[in-house]
Amino acid sequence: MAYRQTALTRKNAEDRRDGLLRAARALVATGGFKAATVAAIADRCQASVGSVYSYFDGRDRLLAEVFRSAAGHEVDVVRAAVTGAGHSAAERLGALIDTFGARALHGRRMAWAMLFEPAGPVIEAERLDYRRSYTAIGEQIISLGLADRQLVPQDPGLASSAVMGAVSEALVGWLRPESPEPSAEEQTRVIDGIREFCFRALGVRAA
Amino acid sequence: MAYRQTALTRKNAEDRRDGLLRAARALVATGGFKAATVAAIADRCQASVGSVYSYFDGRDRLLAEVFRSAAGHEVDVVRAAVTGAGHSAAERLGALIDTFGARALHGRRMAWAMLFEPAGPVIEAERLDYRRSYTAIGEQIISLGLADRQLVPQDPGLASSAVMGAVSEALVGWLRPESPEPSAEEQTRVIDGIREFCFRALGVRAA
DNA sequence: CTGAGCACTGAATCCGGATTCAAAGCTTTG
DNA sequence: CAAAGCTTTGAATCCGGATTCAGTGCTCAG
Repeated sequence: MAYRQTALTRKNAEDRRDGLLRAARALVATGGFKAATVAAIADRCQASVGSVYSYFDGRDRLLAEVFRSAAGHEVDVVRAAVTGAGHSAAERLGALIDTFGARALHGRRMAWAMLFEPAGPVIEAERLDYRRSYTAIGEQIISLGLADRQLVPQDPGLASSAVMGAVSEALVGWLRPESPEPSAEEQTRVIDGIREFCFRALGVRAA
Repeated sequence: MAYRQTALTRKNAEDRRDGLLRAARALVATGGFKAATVAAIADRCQASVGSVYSYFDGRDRLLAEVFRSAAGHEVDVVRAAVTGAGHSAAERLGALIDTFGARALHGRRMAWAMLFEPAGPVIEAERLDYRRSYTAIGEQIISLGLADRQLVPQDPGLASSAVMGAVSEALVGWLRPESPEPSAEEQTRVIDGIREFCFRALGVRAA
């Protein structure tokens, strides 16, 4: 079952690699990086521990790839939401916060893993990039908003970091694995609250 | 040199325990929790690895104690600053942010370890408490400020978390071990920026 | 002076994974 | 059908610390 003609072998190899990535991703989404041991990943594909190493340069690389692709996707979605959200700084920042917040609250465990779970240096480096992507989006929105005085004068870099921090910290209580799933009302209350907090902080004119 | 009369033995034991705590603390302040291995801690006291275990229930407990005492002290200092800072919400919040920020930027490595360094579950639990202490202080200030309309209506718990997040995230860039020491001007610029951000967010009336 | 009682010592051991690699399974080619 | 060339396998090995504990040193009461 595992071996086809050589013509198909390449495809097969890609499938297998992909399967490992998906397995790892599923494990992370379920139990965080901690749960994605090489053995667990292999198991989930009916593969052997050793074979993992013929597709990846070790666990860290594999998980980094999982992180990267998940992060890339998240950032893309948020960026799309921002782009499709009208031209005022308020609309764009609102889209950023709402989209980010709502998605985090839906894939709670995954979001927690990506944003907060203690992990080794390799993941930590990916995480830094990931957070920076959001900060960069925010910074751009703020800079533009500053240009035509939609916002109160301020350092856009600092403000964007602070926004990201405010959003993360307000969410983390709900994302922690041991905390209970928030009800729909709670979710909107939190996100609305954060949005308003950030709008005030940035001095968004008009509502 | 290590053994006195029994009358003094108790004191001696306390000294030794204390020495280990101090050694651990120094190591954390220098290289983070990661650097505070049992061997390193013991070394620094001319003690043996084994002896550590006659004073503590294992590394985690020892480090948790280090964390707790450092955290307790930090929180005390901040609380004192807040208390001694006049009665307006603005003054108090300003004191909270300034004190916390300035202290973090001075003991950068220690602050980073306590606020951000990835670590095991025991430290993580302590950290949660630590952060909550600050959030509680902030929440109290905000609640009071809300009562006599010094602040815009908002959920004080959420707002306080968001403030803590904004402050942390704005600082973390400067706290990371690999980032360079910020100049005095940079320090005040960051802290001033954060304070203003938070004041706006909370809707502090008057400046 | 002696041995009972503590505290100290650090080499040996344990632990939880990650990583390796010789052996074994398929497939294709000649 | 046999050999060559791949992938796969998973038990053995490695790794970085934490933890243990039999042996040793010191003090003091008797």
